[in-house]
Amino acid sequence: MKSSIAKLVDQAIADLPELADAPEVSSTRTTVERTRDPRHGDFSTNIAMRLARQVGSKPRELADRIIARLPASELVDKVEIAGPGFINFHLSETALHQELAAVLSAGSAYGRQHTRKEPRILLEFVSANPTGPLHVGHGRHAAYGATLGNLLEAAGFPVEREYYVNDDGHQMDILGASVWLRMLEQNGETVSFGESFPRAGYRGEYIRDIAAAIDRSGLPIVSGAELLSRLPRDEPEGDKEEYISAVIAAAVDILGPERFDAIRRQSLESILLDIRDDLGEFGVEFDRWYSERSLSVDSRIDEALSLLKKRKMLYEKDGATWFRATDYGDEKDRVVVRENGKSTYFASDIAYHYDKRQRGFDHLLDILGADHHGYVARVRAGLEALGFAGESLEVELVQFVTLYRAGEKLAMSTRSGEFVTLRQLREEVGNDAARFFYVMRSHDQHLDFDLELAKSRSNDNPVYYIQYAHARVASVFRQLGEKNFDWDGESGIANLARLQETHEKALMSTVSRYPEIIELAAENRAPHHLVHYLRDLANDFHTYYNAHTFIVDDDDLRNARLALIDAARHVIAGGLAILGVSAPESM
RNA sequence: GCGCCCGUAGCUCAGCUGGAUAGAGUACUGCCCUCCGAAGGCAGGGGUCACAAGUUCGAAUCUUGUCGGGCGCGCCA
Repeated sequence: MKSSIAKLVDQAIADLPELADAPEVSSTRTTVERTRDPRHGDFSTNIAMRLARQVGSKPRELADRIIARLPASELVDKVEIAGPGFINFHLSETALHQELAAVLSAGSAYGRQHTRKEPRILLEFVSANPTGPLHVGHGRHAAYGATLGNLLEAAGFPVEREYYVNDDGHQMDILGASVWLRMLEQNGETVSFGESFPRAGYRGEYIRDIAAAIDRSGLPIVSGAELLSRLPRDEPEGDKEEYISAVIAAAVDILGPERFDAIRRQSLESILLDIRDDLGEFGVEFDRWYSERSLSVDSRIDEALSLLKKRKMLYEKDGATWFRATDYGDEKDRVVVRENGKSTYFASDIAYHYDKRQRGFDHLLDILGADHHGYVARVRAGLEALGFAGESLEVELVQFVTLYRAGEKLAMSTRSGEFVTLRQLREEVGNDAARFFYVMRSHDQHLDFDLELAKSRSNDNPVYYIQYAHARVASVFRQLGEKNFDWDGESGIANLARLQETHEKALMSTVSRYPEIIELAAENRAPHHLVHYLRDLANDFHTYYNAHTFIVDDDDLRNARLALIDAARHVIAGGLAILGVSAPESM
């Protein structure tokens, strides 16, 4: 509806002779907005104030001339000038009734825009290292990314979701070594590492589970004593990296490269499977799981680097190969090939993003943790150096999550492996509340996640408030049958003019805002707008519910009222579906 | 030191692509179930939009500075 009004204004402006020569007009889009105060009508534009100076006339006078040129429309009842020069539009009943009819015919697909061909968006999110289970921070990424994907799709963008699996590099060796140590332990070998386990190793309980499940046939027996003899006596205080490297070297030496690799691979598969299940249960699906290892196996890193070299973007220094990131605005140049001949994680990332563009995606949308912000400039530099526009990479940074229980902050320590996992969180508060709470706040805002509130089945909980509205509508329709009343949708639409109560008009108006919310939330990558909107919608519904009875003897009035709440139900269901939250028929 | 994010009601936060009297939840106070689900509704009090200057018809919103909080500045991933 907003676009219809904007179109009217555009036509009126295009007709103004005094604006024909004003050069800046083309860059000044009409701004049609919903009003905050109902007395100002339904929509408002400040265009007259914005153009007044260029044209050299007073805002209110210009507004007058714009209004005179507005094409006639059945959507608009009244247009007036207000305040310093706002043009306010009052929607006609016809406009709202048409919109409501559109809701009922589209059902919960209402508000979805027609899918366009481009830009093709590649949405990458979570991409947590496959070295352990997902924790509550990853949960926010998952919920935000999945919801954003749904929103972009609803807004008509072709979007694919991808999880980048960091299945290469040193951390996989650490994973393999950690599992192997637990295997020895389970074989009854006492291996004392001073602090009981290498500090740089993965010490979570899940490592024991993985170790227990690994096929041991054919593995050489090694005593704890023999292993220790190959390692530095104690783990040095400040050098945990060196120590874990020694453990890895010993493991490869004792087991042989193939067998060590087998352990590593089985561990990776086990963790990936767990992550996949976890996300699947959380309603978070990916179109593709993209392996970092495949980048080197398929020579994509070499390809990207040689292209950079051809473009004279690389140079040698201190035995390493550097990328001229500073040429593209980064703080310093970055190493892509280390002195030891191995390429860096950054080199993989250049190759990965290059590959994304080569696969035909126009817009690369990465969801990253706030601690990765320093990384954005260099990846963008890499893309630019390879000949792509820097703007084709968009990064949304998600801030951290802090868990609270009964007002107490919960400590999360990855070091000890005693973090709260996403799975634990989901089991405690349920998927609906988790999905909802994760996207309830703006993603660039720190999130205080209150476990008690999310869990509470009371009126404190905003999830239930919205779901309750949906269940209530469903309940009304159930009652209808029990009371032997008919429900005729056609008649309902035909009789919408019977709805003259304030609460009815407010609900109609709020329902009609839904497509605008979808667009706004998608454009700003801000699912929380949808959350707030659904809360408003539920509020309007509950208010209406309390003020009037829907199941009345008057057939026309009853059908009209039922049509209205049916429309509200569709929008709530559609909105909740985008959030990944269920819309129950009863609670 | 440099860079990014943030500072709005007691608490948790919207509003930030400049607009009309700064909003919501929660907490607090009072009211509403012989009536489709009270997991609901209605009403009330509560603000130096961190601070200061600037830009302009107009600033919570844009710019600069100050103060306060979070994060990042590896030949780690």
